[in-house]
Amino acid sequence: MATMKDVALLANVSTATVSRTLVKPESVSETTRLRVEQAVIETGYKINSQARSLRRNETRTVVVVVSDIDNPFYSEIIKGIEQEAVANDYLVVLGDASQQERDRIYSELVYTRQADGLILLGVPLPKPLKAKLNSSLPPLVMACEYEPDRKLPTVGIDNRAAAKEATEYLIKLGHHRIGCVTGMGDNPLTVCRLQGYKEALAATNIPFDEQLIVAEAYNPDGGSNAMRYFHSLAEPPTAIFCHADTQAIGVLHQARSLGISVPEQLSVMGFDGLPIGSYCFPTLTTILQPRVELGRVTMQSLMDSMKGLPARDRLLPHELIIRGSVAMR
Amino acid sequence: MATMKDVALLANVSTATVSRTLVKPESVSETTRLRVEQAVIETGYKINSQARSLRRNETRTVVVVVSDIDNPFYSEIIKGIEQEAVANDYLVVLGDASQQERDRIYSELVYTRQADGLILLGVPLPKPLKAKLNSSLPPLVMACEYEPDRKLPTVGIDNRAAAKEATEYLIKLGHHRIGCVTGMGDNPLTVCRLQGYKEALAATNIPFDEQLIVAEAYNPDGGSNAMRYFHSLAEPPTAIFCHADTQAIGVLHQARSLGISVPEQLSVMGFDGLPIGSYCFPTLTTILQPRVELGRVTMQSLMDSMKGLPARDRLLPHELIIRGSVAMR
DNA sequence: TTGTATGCGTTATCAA
DNA sequence: TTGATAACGCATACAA
Repeated sequence: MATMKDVALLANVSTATVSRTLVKPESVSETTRLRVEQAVIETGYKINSQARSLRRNETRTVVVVVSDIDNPFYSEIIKGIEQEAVANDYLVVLGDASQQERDRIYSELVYTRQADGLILLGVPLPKPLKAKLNSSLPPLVMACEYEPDRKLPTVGIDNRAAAKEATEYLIKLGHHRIGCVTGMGDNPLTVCRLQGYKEALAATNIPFDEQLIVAEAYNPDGGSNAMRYFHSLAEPPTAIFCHADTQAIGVLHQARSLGISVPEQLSVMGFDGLPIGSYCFPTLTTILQPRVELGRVTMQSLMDSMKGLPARDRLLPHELIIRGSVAMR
Repeated sequence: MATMKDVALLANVSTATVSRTLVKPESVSETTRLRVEQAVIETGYKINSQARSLRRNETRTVVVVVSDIDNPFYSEIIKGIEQEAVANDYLVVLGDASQQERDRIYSELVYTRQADGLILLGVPLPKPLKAKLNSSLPPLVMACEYEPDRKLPTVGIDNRAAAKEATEYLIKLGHHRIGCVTGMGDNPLTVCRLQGYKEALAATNIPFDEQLIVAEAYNPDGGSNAMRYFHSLAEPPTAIFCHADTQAIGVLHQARSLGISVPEQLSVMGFDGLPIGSYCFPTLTTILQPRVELGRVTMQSLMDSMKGLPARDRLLPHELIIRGSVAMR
């Protein structure tokens, strides 16, 4: 494998000149540049990124820690991140945090100098970083999830407003008993979206009923569970608002199994706007999150942060997508 | 940021001893080890991976180039790769090749010393590597795709046998006119699976009809297109075998739009065994590929290759999953 | 415009 | 068992 030394030898210049030619071509003379460029081709020289990074003290790599790579919601976000990263000469290391300890492993890469910054995708702040909250955190952006404790730079949509809009739409169509399937645990998304749901109810004087709220995982099984629960109620809801399309898919499936027809007997509203929603039966009414754009903006935000600029929150627009799973009561 | 020097100073030893303590603790005396370990904690020292890699001339990083990260088929494979990688102290860089030039960019990482090996996931051999086919390729494994030209180490299922099995199942249920939705272009998977399809027909003396073969992208739109095409035929098929579940989803959707009920009027068979298949309407009969295991084995194979061991092909078992989208003719 | 020399942080060799 | 030293490949300060 050729090094700069080989190139320098062939071009009859010093390695310093080779380096300059590659980094700042306008700082060397025309003839030297051509000679070096020729030598680079002839030797098949490729730069050793390790050495360059060590010297420059930067890696031009960012880590994306995603809560579950298998969740289709994230794949397009990752695509957006990747697009923006490559366009700016960054590399993306992808960490799946669905396994124990992975968030820790991946967030440490910043400290072992394998990455310059960190993106958390639906992942709470990992423990080792939590300890440093007060002192100095590495460049870091959270996407699609708000850290409840402290204020960390975040990119996402206005979840409260979006949930309110979704609920309002159901109310407008005559629904008063609206089931709500949230995420699990102390997920900040749950809090925001639940608040929007409550606000919509309150604005129309519909009493809030704790029985109509159920926490489930963001996947079809979670939706199935929720549907079974709602069905067991003395007075089941006439509409269900899921905090994720993946849950809505499970609701649709389970409703079918129970012989409940959607949207005739039950309206189902999703959240996220996954492509698969257009292929569900019935097609899924939902809130669209601009996922690719979310990814791009997240990466931009991180690059700002890595440049030392103050990272600010970014709120992107959402959109109510009306399809076939919601109907008049 | 603390370096070995800081640790050495605090522990009153040389940096060489610090290095030894970290790499080969049994090679230093008990007391030194304890002193060094203490100093590591006190300084908050983290190793600089760049420097280590430069010195050791290895990165412990592998690149996974995936044809489209948005295709759910790959996400579990990636998960398997990641599991095996982390378990063996490797890092995974993920490259999405759905954009122009990306396969080139990512495969070059091996040459710029940012990765030790390469996994191609549904991606043909990138150009820069094709040029070196005869000479020395870097450690490389292809997953779920066979390189037609040359023999490269590959991990996957027996696509021919699996397709044959799927087709035989349809034939057994009385179907004679079986549509086949393949992948696009000169995809090697298309060739293998089409061959299995043909073999099954031939074994039962069903004549092969070119009209019943249609090439489409591995996504729902591809399936929709195919369904429309089959519907336009003078004598449409009574069953459709899709080379991907994602296509089958589009077929199901389009059939619904056309008022064709599945499986009563039309049987639909998928391929891959994606989780979503259990939530389709009707639930999808399909061929299960052991995706996580495929990922693990692929990574194992690559690690063999990086150790200099001869990489051998690996064939993993598939399974026919009978659900609700296929019925007797 | 170019070359010399030095250092980035680590590890391997060699000698003590 | 330990330390001094050199080297991995590159980029920069400084001198020429």
